[in-house]
Amino acid sequence: MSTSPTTPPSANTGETPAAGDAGGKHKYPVNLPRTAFPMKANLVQNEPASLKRWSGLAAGRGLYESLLAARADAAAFVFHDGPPYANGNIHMGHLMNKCLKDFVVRTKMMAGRKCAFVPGWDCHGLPIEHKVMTDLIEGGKYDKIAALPDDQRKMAVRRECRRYAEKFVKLQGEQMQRLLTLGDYARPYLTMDPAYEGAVLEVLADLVEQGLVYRALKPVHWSIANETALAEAELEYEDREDLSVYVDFEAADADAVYDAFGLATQLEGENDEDEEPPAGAGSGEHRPRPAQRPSFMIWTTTPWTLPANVGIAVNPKHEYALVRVDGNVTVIAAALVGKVTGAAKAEDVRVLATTTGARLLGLRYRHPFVNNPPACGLGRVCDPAKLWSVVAADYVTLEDGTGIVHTAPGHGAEDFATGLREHLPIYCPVQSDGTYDATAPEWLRGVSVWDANRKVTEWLRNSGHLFYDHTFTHSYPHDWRSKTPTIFRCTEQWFISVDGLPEAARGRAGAPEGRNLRRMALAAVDAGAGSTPGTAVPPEGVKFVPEWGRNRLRGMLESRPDWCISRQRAWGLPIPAFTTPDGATFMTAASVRAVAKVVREKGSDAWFTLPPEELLKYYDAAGDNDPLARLVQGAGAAGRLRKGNDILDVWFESGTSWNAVLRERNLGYPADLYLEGSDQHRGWFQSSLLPALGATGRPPFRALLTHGFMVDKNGRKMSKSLGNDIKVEDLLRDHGADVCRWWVSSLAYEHDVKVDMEFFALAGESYRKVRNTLRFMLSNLDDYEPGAGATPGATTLEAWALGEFDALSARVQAAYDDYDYRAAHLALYDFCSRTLSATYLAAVKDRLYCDRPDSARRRQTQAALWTMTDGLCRLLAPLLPHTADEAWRALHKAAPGDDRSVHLLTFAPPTGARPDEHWKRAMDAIAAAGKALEDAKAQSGIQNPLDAGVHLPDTSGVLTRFDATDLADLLGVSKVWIDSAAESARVEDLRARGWEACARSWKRDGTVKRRADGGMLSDRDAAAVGLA
RNA sequence: AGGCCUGUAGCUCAGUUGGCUAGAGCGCACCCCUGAUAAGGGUGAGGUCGGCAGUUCGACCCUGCCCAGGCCUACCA
Repeated sequence: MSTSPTTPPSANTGETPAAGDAGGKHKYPVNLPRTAFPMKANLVQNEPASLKRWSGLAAGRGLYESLLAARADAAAFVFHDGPPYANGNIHMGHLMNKCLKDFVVRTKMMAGRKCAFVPGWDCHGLPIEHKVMTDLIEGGKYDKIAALPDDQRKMAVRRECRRYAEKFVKLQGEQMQRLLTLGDYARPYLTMDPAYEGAVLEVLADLVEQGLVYRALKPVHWSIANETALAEAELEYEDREDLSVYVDFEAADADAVYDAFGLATQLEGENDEDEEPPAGAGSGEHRPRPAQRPSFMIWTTTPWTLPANVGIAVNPKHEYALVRVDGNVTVIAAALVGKVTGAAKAEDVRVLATTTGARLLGLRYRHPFVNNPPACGLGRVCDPAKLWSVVAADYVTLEDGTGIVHTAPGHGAEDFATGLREHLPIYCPVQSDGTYDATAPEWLRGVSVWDANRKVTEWLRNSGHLFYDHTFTHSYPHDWRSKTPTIFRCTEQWFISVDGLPEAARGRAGAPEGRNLRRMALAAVDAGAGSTPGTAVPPEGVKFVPEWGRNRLRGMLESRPDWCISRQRAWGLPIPAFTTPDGATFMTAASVRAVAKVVREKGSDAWFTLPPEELLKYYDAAGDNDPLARLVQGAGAAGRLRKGNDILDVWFESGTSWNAVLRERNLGYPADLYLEGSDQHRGWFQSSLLPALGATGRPPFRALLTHGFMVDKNGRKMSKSLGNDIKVEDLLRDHGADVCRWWVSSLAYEHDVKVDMEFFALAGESYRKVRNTLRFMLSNLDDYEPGAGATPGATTLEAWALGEFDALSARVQAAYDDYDYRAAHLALYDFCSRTLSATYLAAVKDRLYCDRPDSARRRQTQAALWTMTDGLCRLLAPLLPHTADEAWRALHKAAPGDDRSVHLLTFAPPTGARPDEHWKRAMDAIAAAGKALEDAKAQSGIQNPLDAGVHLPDTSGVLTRFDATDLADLLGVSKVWIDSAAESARVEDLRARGWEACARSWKRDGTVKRRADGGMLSDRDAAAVGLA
């Protein structure tokens, strides 16, 4: 910009106008601001240039590497990145998450700590495999692959998946760096890297060693057509017509049922009653009990699962009725009697008594066609007394059916949970091809479940158990590929025990008593809040930011079932289990470690490309004291093994990153902080906590920080389908990274965050305020050499400003320590806007412009400006990496090739200023006088404050300590008199006093007179231009 | 349906162990400056603190219910 007066210094001989008008405007030179730091940030163009400069600092190292080298001996702050899924562009959630993490990294670094940050990606898993499979099928390429042998087919899919993951790791990595986040992007962690995979398996080995890993049955979505388990994402819901049946299950002990309903012990027959009994338990007190055996009526839409029935569930809180329906006596939820009997067009319906579900618990019934108790199921112990009895389930509702739920744990998720809790058999007589096995009743063996629906129904009709049936249409899951309906079927899966091992496995000789992960986790969560009596407290508790995260994680831990860690897919890390020729499963801690070693060398592809003996080449059966080792002892034993088909749940892979990244790279353990969205209480926080407790006995993190989710301006969730999502690319293109970061730093991130395009425009406004403040300071330092200028005295404006700056610096650093970026943001903004722009800078403008350039007063101001600009850049650096560096480099006049950067520094120490203790009072007086000045402007003819002088009251008697000119400059008026007698501020029109305005400074300070050159100048200005 | 969380001026948020006329910034309105100028400064108007009920001498702050929204589970025999 132009900095020299444009008007030639011609002698203006005409009379000098009273006010500094156009005529005399540029007659006298003033020290105009001048800087190369532009008002317009142009972030979209300039940020990439900063990135480029940072990537090639001295010795060819990037900023991240340089910083880590510089902090090599500093105290570490161990921060650990939770891996996003390597799929798609980064979205608003990532934007906030990654910016917050970067604030942590940069604030710790600026505070002098060594804060390594290794960004990671979750690469395995179904979403990618699903997408790749869809593409292969749609591209017509899958048929060829499908024809390959199992291992080769999986390898073909895995190669595609890897390519896909690599593509998005690269894309997202670039986008994250475009957000100016700092980290080891040259060496990120990928869950599909061989070393990472090996480290994951080593944690699995530790858990096996602790006796926490077991194999058991679990119902999964099963495709009969493809004979494979399906994930939720592979299901399509379509309408399907099914049978709906109401079935009477005969009570085993009629009297027990009648007792539960409180019926009298006498039999029916003597005195019939026909009035309805009142509602409530024991309502049948005076009623005789019917002669026939009562039954429980259940409802199901999957009659084929009835062979696997092992219990019936009621809601203990609901009311149940004993009903006589056309001669039969049965139990139905009281609220559903009319609906059920009405649908069946029953003619004679009479409620005999009612009771609560709670009183039905434990009553036994006879299965309508199964006589032999089913086997309990792999890895479990069952309670024979519970089989075929009434159990409790709070998911039983009164919306459909009879209020009594047929429970087949082998064929449903809820039933499975109930079965586990009630120690019922997990029984599944259905084979992988959808036909019944030899354990089913003879008339069903070999029959397909779809045919069984009708067959079972007919059987029940013939045996008199069927109350009513009809067909109906409902939404039913179908296999996405074959478009055929799926079923729930039990399969063998791997679990991590949350409560120590199930009895059956615990008895295994040599296995230690399992750690109780739930108890340990709850203790860790509770430590630091209330303590749980009687539990083993871990070495350290966990800090939660915000505190309510503790409750949330606690709730999840209390209710979570054992963790099913196996999946039947191709794209993942295999669970290195083998099967012997007799069908026994072989996996020990030592064998897992041996396979891990191979995986470290060759990656998990080795599982699909190498034979068992190669995979176990580091395994020494003789040296393995696990009893299972005997399965592979003897020559050639390993060669006869078959490899398992399971891969690990991806949550186990990411949940062991504390080992695969922090310990593997010697970054420190446990981490000081994990920082993720609140959904990760269920996800990564928990999936990290449990394996770490199992393997190391301590939580992997000392503190958990959570942030909320992005919602639109109306508080609705953002989604592509709603069309209210905002694209990060758009933001970066329209606003640049620093504005986005400035916005993130302003958020109350612990709750849901509203996002709208216009918020970024507002953040941009606020950013510009800060930028312009920096620019104005820089522009007044153009002729300043650092170091010049005296230490300011206590009552100087500089002492005040520097004192305010020290307070700001302490406040911002404290806020950074508390992860309260919002507080830092507000303090920084307030300081730039109020303290600097509105107050200090406005006050010193006159001396900066009009004092002789090298005058002591001006240099003193410049020294303060320099200190504050430098310090402010450092405080802003974690939030605005580009802008802070740009300003700092402008301050230090760094040439384009100059490597210096604010990011290589630490926060500035206190300035050492000792402001006078009465500054507060002086500023209050100024504020009060400012109001008086406004009134005067409204009432008298004063418009321009420089036309005014102010008589300041000084009741406290301290204002005289201060310089009257400083006070006048703070007020923006030409003159201040301190009046110890006055009660309130009085404004005087200096024009009425006949005081002329200085042609150079426009002030009317009473010293203005015509000088030798004919101009009207004040004493100060005359001296400044050499006319003294 | 359950767990956790949120609901204070148009917007984003403060409101400490319940206690005087509920605060800030942005925006808005009006004014000033025109030597920070696609800048800068000043003044002011805006709120039945989601709703209802209760506890209390007194509630934005405590309790209950309801409404709206978010995350996570469970989504059904």
